[in-house]
Amino acid sequence: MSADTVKVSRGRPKTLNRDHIIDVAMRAYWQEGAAGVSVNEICRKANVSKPGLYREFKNEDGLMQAVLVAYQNQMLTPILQSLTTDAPFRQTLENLVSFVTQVQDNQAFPKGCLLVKMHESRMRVGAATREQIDRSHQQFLTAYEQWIERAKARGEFLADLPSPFAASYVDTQVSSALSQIARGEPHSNVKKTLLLAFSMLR
Amino acid sequence: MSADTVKVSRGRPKTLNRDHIIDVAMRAYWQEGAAGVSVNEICRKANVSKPGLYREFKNEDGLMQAVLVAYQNQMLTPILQSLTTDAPFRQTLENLVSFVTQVQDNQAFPKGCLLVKMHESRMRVGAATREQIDRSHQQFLTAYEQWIERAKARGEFLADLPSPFAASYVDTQVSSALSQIARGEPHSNVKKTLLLAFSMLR
DNA sequence: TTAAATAAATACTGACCGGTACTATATTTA
DNA sequence: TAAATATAGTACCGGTCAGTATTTATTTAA
Repeated sequence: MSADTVKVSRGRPKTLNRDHIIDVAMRAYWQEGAAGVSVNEICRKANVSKPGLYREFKNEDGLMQAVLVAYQNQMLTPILQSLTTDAPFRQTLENLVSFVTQVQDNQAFPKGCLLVKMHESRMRVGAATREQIDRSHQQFLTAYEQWIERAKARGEFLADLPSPFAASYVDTQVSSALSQIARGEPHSNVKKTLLLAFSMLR
Repeated sequence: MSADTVKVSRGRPKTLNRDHIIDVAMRAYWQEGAAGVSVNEICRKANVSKPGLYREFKNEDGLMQAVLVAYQNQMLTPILQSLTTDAPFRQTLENLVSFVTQVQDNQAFPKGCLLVKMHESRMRVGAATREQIDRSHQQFLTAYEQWIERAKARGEFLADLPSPFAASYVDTQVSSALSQIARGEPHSNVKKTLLLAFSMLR
């Protein structure tokens, strides 16, 4: 297998740091919203020339998509996995609530969720980015639904709701909470709101 | 009284139609989001010169604020008033849900709510606009709270929730629903979500 | 040593942005 | 009729945008 192409490439060696650019762009989009950040700004912040960035990502849409894929891998996959455990339903639900309302205490990350912000501005991004948004969103809906299905099978979810609708409801509430947090509302209030909105799910 | 200043103004008579500009701008902001519409576009759509618009509204911030004031008067005041009736709590609540999920069937208006959209992009508008957003939002919180207080006094609201928090919860759910509608989600789904979120308020 | 290949960055394009200097036009008052 | 006053709109300002043509630098292969 050619798993290791042992660096027999011709031409001038690449010095552009793709991961660094993605990291810089992710923080900028996450903080300011995708629509509020220009390619020029990202080039300045990442200390990379504009043609360099365009060579690597093709265009702004390609950069946004790459950022979203990285965000999915770095930030979302762990949450999706936490929905596949067989812990009691209410415990996983409380973990979800705590996660949503506590992640932002970590000053290392911007407030809120990049995916939620991008989903809100779905109509103002390029096609590739929009498709990536929809893929990531669909993964959450599916994960919520399977999680609820398993809880029903264990008799821990008695509310008379179709699983797809219950999943959509959870998604709506979590997204709304993450929007509030991004807007700077107090965590305690957001948490109380989420707990009330989930109070009938048992 | 000088209620009719009988047009004794000097200088060239004004032909600029302030209300028309506000109307055009309102539809544009409402449809595309305030951040997605330029002053240039509004001038073109309203068929007004740019210096004319700037003379009337001072700057972009002034135009947005004027639009929001007009939106409040035309679209929001009726809803606020419907919260001051002494109809049964659940009936007013159902009216609210129906209003949120049906207004957009009217093809005469863009989907969703201009105030909700502007509140979401609160950090990307000028100071005057932001203050107007906050004023309008506060009016809703106060109206919800007094509505709930009156329902409690009549024994129609038994849930053990402080009125300010219950008001905030209603506001959050209504705003979330209007965001979903603006994004094009099916009304039936949004309505079911709202009804479930409000199911414990009685 | 030279040609081919690859990547680097400077400096540009045309479009659009928010905002305004300036001048032309229409009215009232003296 | 002339001055004063107020509004109209053209044509511009400096700046930023997404994207690229072009040239220079660095490597491998012949």
